[in-house]
Amino acid sequence: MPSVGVASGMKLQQLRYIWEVSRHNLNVSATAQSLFTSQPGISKQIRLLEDELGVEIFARSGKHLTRITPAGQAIVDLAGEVLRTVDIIKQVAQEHSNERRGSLSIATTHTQARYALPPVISEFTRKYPDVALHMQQGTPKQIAQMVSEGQADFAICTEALELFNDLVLLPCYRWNRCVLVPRGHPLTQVDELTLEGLAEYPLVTYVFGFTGRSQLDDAFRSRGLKPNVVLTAADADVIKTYVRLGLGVGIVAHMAVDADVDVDLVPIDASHLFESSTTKIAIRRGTFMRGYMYDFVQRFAPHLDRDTVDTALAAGPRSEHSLFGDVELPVR
Amino acid sequence: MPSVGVASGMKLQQLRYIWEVSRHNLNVSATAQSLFTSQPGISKQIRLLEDELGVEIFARSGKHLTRITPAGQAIVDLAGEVLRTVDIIKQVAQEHSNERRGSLSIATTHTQARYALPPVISEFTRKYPDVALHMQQGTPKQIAQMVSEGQADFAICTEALELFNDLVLLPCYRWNRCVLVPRGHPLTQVDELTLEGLAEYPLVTYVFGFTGRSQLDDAFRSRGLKPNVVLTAADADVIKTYVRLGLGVGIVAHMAVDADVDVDLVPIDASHLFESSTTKIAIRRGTFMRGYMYDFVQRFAPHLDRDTVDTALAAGPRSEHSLFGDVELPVR
DNA sequence: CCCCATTACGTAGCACGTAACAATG
DNA sequence: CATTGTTACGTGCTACGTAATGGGG
Repeated sequence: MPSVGVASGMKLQQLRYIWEVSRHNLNVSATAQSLFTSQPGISKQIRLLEDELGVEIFARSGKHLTRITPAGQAIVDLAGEVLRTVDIIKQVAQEHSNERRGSLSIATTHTQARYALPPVISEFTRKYPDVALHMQQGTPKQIAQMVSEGQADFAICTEALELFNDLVLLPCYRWNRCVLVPRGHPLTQVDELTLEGLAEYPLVTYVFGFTGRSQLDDAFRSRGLKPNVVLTAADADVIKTYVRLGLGVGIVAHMAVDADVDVDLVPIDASHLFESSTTKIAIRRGTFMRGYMYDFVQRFAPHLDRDTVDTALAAGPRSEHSLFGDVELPVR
Repeated sequence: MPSVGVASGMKLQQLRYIWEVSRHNLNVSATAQSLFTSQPGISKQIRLLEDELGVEIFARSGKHLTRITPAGQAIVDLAGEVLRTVDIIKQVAQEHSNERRGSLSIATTHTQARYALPPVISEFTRKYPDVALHMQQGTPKQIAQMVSEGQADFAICTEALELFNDLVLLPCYRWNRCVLVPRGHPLTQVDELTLEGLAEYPLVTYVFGFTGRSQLDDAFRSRGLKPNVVLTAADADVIKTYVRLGLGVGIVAHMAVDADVDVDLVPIDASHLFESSTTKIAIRRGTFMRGYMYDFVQRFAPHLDRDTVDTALAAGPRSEHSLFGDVELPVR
């Protein structure tokens, strides 16, 4: 019998404890530290919960937690769901008490943080001085996982977001690549840049998994070319540094070129050589969107108005193509 | 910033309190009684929760709770979600600790309880002696609402289930109607029963909203006939009683005729006169299905095996037609 | 032998109940 | 004036922290 109305000794803390312990590789001591509480306290509460439920959540060998039982796994997952919902309650409350106060956590890559986000962030913080803005940098996979686990609100990048199917993907803009060489380099004399021409020089570009690197490899491979990549970096600033040193020809995102600063380098458009990439914002399905979050998204990608975002968040997994298939994305 | 990891003073009790108070028409005293606790305790906990969240959940005029604030409504809904998830945790735990112990609450109508369910219930309780079986009788609307609100696991009936879109509908069997007259009645001499012939007699049948009454009305109306319904009842037993008294001709579900008991009545098949009706089991989306629940469903409707039920539960709203459109339902 | 989980125990905080109070219809 | 929510206050329970204990790798 469903019995939502009957009292229960279960505590939210207990659910939090098992959830955190499972996140900390079943290490209760580490969990206690991270929660600023005592280790026996957690141990005891877990015991009490297991007693009440009549099921072992963690399997113990002697004095160590060795693994999560099947029942435990299901329970931990449900506990996570409870905690997320509790979190949403807090968000909803804050939105209604003060819609301009709160926090926003963005996980993103160097490229976005350095070249795409600054103007948006700048406007945003001016409009919402009471929203605490957190930015975390990482690899595409890392930041996608952060959002998937609820450690950040938005993931903003180009790759790896498809790997997590609890994320909703909002396409923001397309961008192309650009070859970067020192002044006087032979490529500055060429009439039309070709992949074959490029392949003759040592190249400096992004590490695999970053900033559309895969499209780059695809282009060369489809022409049967083996590019001579002598150095890979995670961000354009490092790439530029080595291009300046004459180590090779740089291939970077168009937006990473700053005409004011990079006066000693010559950018050569390479849009026709490589597939364009699409930068997206990823949000965990089920996230409660604060008003300022909608605002942020639209400042970053004007076509993503509130209704569009809501529709995407409400839709099932793997439907972004049908939702955005006919949208003309801005190109940067 | 999402912060599932940060401690919170919020208590499950507080969520339960606001949820129950909203269910009890904002009457805190009544809520306290139903929860076997004190009224000031609830009052205080609600206050504490509102303080912590920084939002009024209930609007007060003087010393009365008058309505739920918009924020409050959202929070109460989320609280309900939390409580349901907590409930699922308990169910999962019990399933893993003892898969043959638990409870099953069925809400149904007289017709099902009296004629369709007994053999299933009988087998079921023999196989699962440690499952506490609860049966609640009500109108189709009432029982649908019970399941929708989580007060029962299954709703079993023919009508009104479509009104709640958080319910998953599992078609179980189709059934037809039957005319019931006392021995010697003129209709027993008729070669072929027609709607026109029926319309000449006073009729005794189900109340509107019960047991496929609407199909019955539709049939007459589509032929431009105005049946003379002299008495309506919620169940076949009452109908039979008045047929015996000579008050009129009964129209009941086929399965409601018991050849052993109703020896003084003559059943005349009326399958060709009325659209057949379909009896369904309704389950709230998101319910955790215990093993014995699957078993019960399949005993009632053999074509509903575990996989079929899981698929239906996982599918989105309003997809039952696509799921079951090609299934040949048994006819009773 | 270090690390880690459990047991034992004392304490501070808090949830809950009783009783008195205030406001509403 | 009856009903209902809030304030005041006392108490029993319990969650948590400190310290001691015991297994494992």
